[in-house]
Amino acid sequence: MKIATFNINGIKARLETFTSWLESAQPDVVLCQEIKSVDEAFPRQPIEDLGYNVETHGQKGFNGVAIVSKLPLEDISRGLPGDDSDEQARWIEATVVGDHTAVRLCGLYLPNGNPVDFDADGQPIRDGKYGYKLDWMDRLHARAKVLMAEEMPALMGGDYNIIPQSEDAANPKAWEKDALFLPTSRQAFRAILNEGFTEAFRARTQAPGHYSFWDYQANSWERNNGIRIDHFLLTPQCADLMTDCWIERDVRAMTKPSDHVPVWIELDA
DNA sequence: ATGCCTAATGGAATTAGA
Repeated sequence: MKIATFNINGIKARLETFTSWLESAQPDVVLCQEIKSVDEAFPRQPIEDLGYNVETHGQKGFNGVAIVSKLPLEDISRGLPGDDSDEQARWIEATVVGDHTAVRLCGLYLPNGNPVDFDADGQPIRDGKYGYKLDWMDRLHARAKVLMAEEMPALMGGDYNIIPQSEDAANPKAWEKDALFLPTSRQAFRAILNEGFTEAFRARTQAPGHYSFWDYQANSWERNNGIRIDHFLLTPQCADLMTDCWIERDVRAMTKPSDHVPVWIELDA
């Protein structure tokens, strides 16, 4: 079972890029982020015509997540638990059944968190957009603990907006005061990992220089000024099924590309 | 230090991304 996570940066602007990628790459499942569309406006038909089921959790203008799958999607759940007042569409779950076992799939678009305000001691202040990011990560942690306790194959994949280590940025110095790389952000990410999750890509290699995002600005792609912020976290039961994990770098060179590329895992499920 | 570029909204300039 080949599963990809892909921040597509607007499904309506990216439809041709996305469908041509689907046709050639043939993923079994795609966790999509930043669909930037309400559910009713999501262009389901051209994707369904390629043999995929579509489940969306959209909102107007920004954010929005979806799951696109050749396999039937069961027990759909929309929205990250823990705050009924949160109106941002950043979380969707579904179960797929493979040849051997069922896998619970969680697709997520973690808040960016910039800009960050700092106090007189240079410490980040937990308010505004950065406060929302950390609060959202606390809720993610809570959901992750429940998944872990269920002792089933499950994964959380998506745009985490977290640069886990210096090795995950071409120019880590430039990100020191950024919500994606602040120690408090990385600590919150590690706290989730430390529940017992496997970060799929780092289970394959410790090598630096592997990125999943290159800014549209300042010729970042041409200069390979990238960061690795799209991740898969696996429960132990899911990690046992993993046969491979890789980043499909070349997608960034397609016509009208997203600023992110797909990250893949293969499961013997 | 800031903007660079792109998408959505709404029908121009602003918000948001990272």
